[in-house]
Amino acid sequence: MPLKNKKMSDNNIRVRFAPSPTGPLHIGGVRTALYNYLFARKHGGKFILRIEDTDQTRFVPGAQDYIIEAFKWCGIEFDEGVTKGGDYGPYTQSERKAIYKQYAEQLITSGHAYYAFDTSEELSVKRAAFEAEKKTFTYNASERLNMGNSLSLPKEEVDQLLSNNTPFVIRFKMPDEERVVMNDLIRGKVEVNTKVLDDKILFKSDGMPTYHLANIIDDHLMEISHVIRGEEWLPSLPLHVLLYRAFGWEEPEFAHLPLLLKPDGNGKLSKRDGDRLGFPVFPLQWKDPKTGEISNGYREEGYFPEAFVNMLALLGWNPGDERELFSLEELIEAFSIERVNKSGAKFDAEKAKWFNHQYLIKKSDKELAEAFAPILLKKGILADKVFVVKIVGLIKERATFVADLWDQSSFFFKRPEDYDKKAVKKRWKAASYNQMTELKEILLKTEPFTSENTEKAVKSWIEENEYGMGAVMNAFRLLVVGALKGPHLFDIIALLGQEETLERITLGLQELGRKE
RNA sequence: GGUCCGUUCGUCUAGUCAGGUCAGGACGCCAGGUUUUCAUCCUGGUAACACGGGUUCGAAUCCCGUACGGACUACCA
Repeated sequence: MPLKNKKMSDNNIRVRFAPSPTGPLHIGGVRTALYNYLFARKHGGKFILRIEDTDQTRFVPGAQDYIIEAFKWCGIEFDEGVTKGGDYGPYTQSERKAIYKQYAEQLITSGHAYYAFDTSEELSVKRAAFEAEKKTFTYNASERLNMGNSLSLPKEEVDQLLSNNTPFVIRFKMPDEERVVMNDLIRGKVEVNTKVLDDKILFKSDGMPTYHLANIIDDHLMEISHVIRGEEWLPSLPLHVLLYRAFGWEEPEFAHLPLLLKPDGNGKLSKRDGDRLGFPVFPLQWKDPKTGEISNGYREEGYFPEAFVNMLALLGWNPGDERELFSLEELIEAFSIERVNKSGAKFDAEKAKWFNHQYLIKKSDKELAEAFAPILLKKGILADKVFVVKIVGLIKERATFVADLWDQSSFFFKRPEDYDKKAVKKRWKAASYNQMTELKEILLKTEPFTSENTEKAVKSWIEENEYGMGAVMNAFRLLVVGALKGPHLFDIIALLGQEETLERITLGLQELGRKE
């Protein structure tokens, strides 16, 4: 088992989710956060939210609030972080700016990093030149001496450049040829030779650190024990490990999560896939502040947060037995990082709906009726609460979303405005008019007007007269519902009441008339 | 191109670490049943170890190779 590190056994489990506020959080990000959260809770540790906004050019207003609101909706709680506080703050990297500079300089002093003065333009010219010769330019031991930096330039010139306030970056001095052996909790041993790695920029000319530097420093300072993040970070792992070693810091455990893939074809799930295939890619609706473009969210689509979280948790992880329905508490109990899959998972919108259906039918009739109330109100329907609760109980098995409740129950609230044409053709026969007229008399005499009583009375009347059960019941349903659908008919009329049922039959008789 | 990661039914996956039941479950799909209708529900069915070598009495499982897929390859995270 890879999880034998002492950090697993003590109470110092600290994990973080560190998004950058560049837009809405997509469901892959939510899942990463969820796994971090489950891991922290499982081990009695802390879960931290840190905002990585070192790229000032990509800042999007509202993104941070969106992220926080999304987690609130999901029921994922942070112990420390932005808006929450804690002993390791500040939790926004732009507010930690001063911290990074000194560590970058420390690396220069220790010989693990150096100043570089190459401009972006010079760099792209260099890359283009290499490419023209079918070679790959790598800014590392092989080429760094041919570039403009404090390793290649005379000391006096470097000092001159620095005192002139010439823009510079700080680069990591990647060891020439060294095997770096790393461990990943999900994938096991990963090995790479530093000769294929480059001297990554740690500190940008705008005075901000890059992700690589900031994340190492913050994880160390915040005493993060386990870094659980997306697989897209795996190629950067050697750099990060080397950085810990350069600082002389103990490195955390790492776990790189498999990607969420698009449902059709291959590749990482993206915003576009949602638009294209018609399912949300984001937890909450998002309106782009620049373009005004709206992206759909699970919340707005009608998903229950419990269903959403459950569905997400099972995408890349499973408990090892055949359970599929988990509350957040049960997920915490069952979760283990070793049971996270290695390979990417294609998102399945159909299964997502199935999860929501499961949660919907599990909810009490009362709770569903309350969720249904605003929809009824919007339709201009004022209905008795008890009445709605009973209706919901009859139809909830047929619904995936709360909004479906209306399609399944509108006939309870409104008399048929028209009668399904196909149904009329199939079920409104020559005998129907007289039979329904007789039926009215039977129902008029049935007291009390319960489902059981009416069913008994109607069925024995049918038998006595040797009418066909199917013929009578379908015509009856047609008059009451307006179509051949819906739950047990006697349950429907019991809820509708005697008066309303008789009225609907009368109106239906008028409307459909005698055939022939 | 280079580096790294991955590969079991259409999809999510169990089984792989400690080789040995007709490769199990769920979603979807199909069929049958129940029913006054539709939906649900119940029962059954469909369908997979990427390929090629090797090790072994025996390989989905261990080893090597190939193919395919993905991620990364910015003064973005």
